[in-house]
Amino acid sequence: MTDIDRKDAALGLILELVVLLSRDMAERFARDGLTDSRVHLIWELAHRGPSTQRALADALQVSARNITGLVDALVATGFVTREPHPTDRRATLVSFTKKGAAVAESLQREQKEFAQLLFGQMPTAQFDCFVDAMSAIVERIRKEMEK
Amino acid sequence: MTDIDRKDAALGLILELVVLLSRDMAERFARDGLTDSRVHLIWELAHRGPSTQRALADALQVSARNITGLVDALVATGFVTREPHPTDRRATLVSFTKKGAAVAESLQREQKEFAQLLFGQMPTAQFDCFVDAMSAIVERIRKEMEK
DNA sequence: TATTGTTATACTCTATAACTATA
DNA sequence: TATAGTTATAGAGTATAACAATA
Repeated sequence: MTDIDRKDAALGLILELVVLLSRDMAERFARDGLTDSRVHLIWELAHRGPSTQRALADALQVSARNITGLVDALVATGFVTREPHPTDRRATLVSFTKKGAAVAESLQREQKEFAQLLFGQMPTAQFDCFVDAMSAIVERIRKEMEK
Repeated sequence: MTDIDRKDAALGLILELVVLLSRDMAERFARDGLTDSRVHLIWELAHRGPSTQRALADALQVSARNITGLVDALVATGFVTREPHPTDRRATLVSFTKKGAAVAESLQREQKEFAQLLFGQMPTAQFDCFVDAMSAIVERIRKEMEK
């Protein structure tokens, strides 16, 4: 096996991980009646607190129209509410309902549990090395995308 | 920073990588007028050779209907053709056009280049450790999903 | 004038169900 | 009877463009 093949295989592992993780998360989200995109919005909302749709569109890097649709769906299914913005009458503030806040919390808790599942039994040295390598990779992709 | 937080952060790195890679690949594919799903089909076709739609549906784990749509689109844009199956008159064989074969080849070549970009300057010890850790993680997710 | 969010329209991916042709 | 693929229908995510209300 050449050096190039070994690196190609390593990238293959990463791509496989992407596929597996995406599937696993989608299944998990479906249990709450949620999709990837809606969870992404919920995640952002949990980290930013009540936000205008404009802020969410910028954070998720999607169109304003798209946010309208996602918020419509999340309002209809009881995860968030639209409230008038206190000072800007053009804008709306998206906030969690009780149900939405509870789901956001359990998503965060389950992410920690999942991290424990993945890394809990990994030797410290391997974990440290993995984190360093991963950081380097993320860094390199970031630079590549700036071009 | 607690141990749990460090593991959570490491999972965060993985999830960030998923987002970055997905975006980077989508941009790359758009240059050829392709989408993720269509590239996925092309990739499978490159590895299996001319295939029935049924075989592609099983490989991609999507519905037969979905394959009809993807093949329609790839035929319309000149990447693949539908040929009659030599022995089963119900089935069609999907094969590359010249354009499709060329794109498949350049995708494979570029994947190797990308692997080189990610790992080319990484010290051998770190690369080896990364591959081991990654294998362990993929293995663990696989087991988790079987439940 | 610029910005926020909506309506109008359209494309892609995805699914299930009913159906045709063939095995 | 079972299988390969299509038509019919539907829902989700995404985008651009035109528009209303407000800043």
